[in-house]
Amino acid sequence: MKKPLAFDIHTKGPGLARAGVIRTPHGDIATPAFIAVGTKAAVRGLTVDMLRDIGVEAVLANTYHLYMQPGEALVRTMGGLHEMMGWKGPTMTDSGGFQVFSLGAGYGTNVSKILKDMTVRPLLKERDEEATKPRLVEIDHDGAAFKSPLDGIIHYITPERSIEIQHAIGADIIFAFDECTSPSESKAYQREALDRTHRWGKRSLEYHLSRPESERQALFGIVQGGRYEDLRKESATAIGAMDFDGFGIGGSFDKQDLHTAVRWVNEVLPEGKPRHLLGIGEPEDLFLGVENGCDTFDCVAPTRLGRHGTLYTKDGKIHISNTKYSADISPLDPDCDCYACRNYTRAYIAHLYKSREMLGPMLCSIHNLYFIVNLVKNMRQALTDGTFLSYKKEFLGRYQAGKDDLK
RNA sequence: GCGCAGGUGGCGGAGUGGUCAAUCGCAGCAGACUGUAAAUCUGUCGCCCAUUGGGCUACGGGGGUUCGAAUCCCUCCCUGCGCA
Repeated sequence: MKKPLAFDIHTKGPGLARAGVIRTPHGDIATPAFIAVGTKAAVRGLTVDMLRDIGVEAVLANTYHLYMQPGEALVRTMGGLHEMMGWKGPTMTDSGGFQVFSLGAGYGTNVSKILKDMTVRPLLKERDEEATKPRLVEIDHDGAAFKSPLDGIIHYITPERSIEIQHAIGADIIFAFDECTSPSESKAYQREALDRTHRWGKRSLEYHLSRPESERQALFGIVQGGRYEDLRKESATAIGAMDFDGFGIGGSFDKQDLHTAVRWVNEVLPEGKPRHLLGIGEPEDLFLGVENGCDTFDCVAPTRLGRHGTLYTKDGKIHISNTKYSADISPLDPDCDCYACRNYTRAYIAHLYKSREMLGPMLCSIHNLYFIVNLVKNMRQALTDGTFLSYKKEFLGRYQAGKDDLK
């Protein structure tokens, strides 16, 4: 059968790192690469021309959101994801598995999938107690029932249904339906959810392979297991043994040992297939992800932070709305070549942001996306040049020294 | 000039004798954000110390009543509307 995806590795090391190329029906992705998040078939605030100028190679949209609105039938009517959004390059769709967390256990809480403080591990006491909290998701053996925040209607998503929707949407790379768990869940619950994710992975794969779309679209299986070494390795073994075209690494992590969890997984996964680290995108995490064997990444941080006025610079993050930038006529980042930095000052962008001109969040999104996309491109170049570790040391040394206010 | 309605923190606007340094919104200031419930959310927001807490000055100016006033009375100033 014709393969929808090819992956060539041309450089290996240090560590588990590799540089290569993923070939899709809509073009190549030079890896490692940062994929822009365009949940609703749009990277918020940016046109596809801007994405191209930034250097974005691929876009990741979301099954749940496009299913809810406008519905996969209309996506198909509009010619599929690429045609609809005018993006000619590679695309991915997440399966909706993350929404099992964000609209379920994460709904109405401030629990992030990244646990930042090792000393505080707010394990959920009892699932029953938590059930009184309003959630938009109920999980069972076969799938998840989502209550639409749009109209309150219950939508039941099974692995087969998720894949069917993703076939209609038509991205080059699609993901198995999984359960992303909260980091505050007990190990017993992580265990139970992991078994579910594995069953759902198998069902996603079987359904996918039964359909003609599997010749055009690649399916990635998703590894879970939370923060537990045994669960992570077990998951990588189980998912890695299935005939997926590549893998996603998902779920909750401890900020401090995210790289450890990633290494556990990538030491087990088959080397020749691409690995996507789902939803990770802070600079320090990207270095660790690359060094520990991940090929692609996506994250909402660049665009969300940009819209909210936080900007990446080589000297750490800054808040453009802070008073000290109101008369600062230097660029956002003096060493940046993005459109915003080439043309505008901090003072002007601060003014746009404070006066709520939509150009402000747009320029900030452009800058942040450029910063992160090119950071990973630079990592790729450094891998090729054999200078990855020195590049990492140099970049993080300056970034974490944070001349600016934030770290 | 007469009549009526008003003058509250940067702005708008509550409060109409004690629990008021004064609801709330905006602006301001600071923070958060990792497979997008997110152009969102949180905190702060008279002044001075302080960890809880304490002190000071305040509701147009001045004067009264009262144990106690942003709230009641007198007076002056100012603003809006109406009539001359």
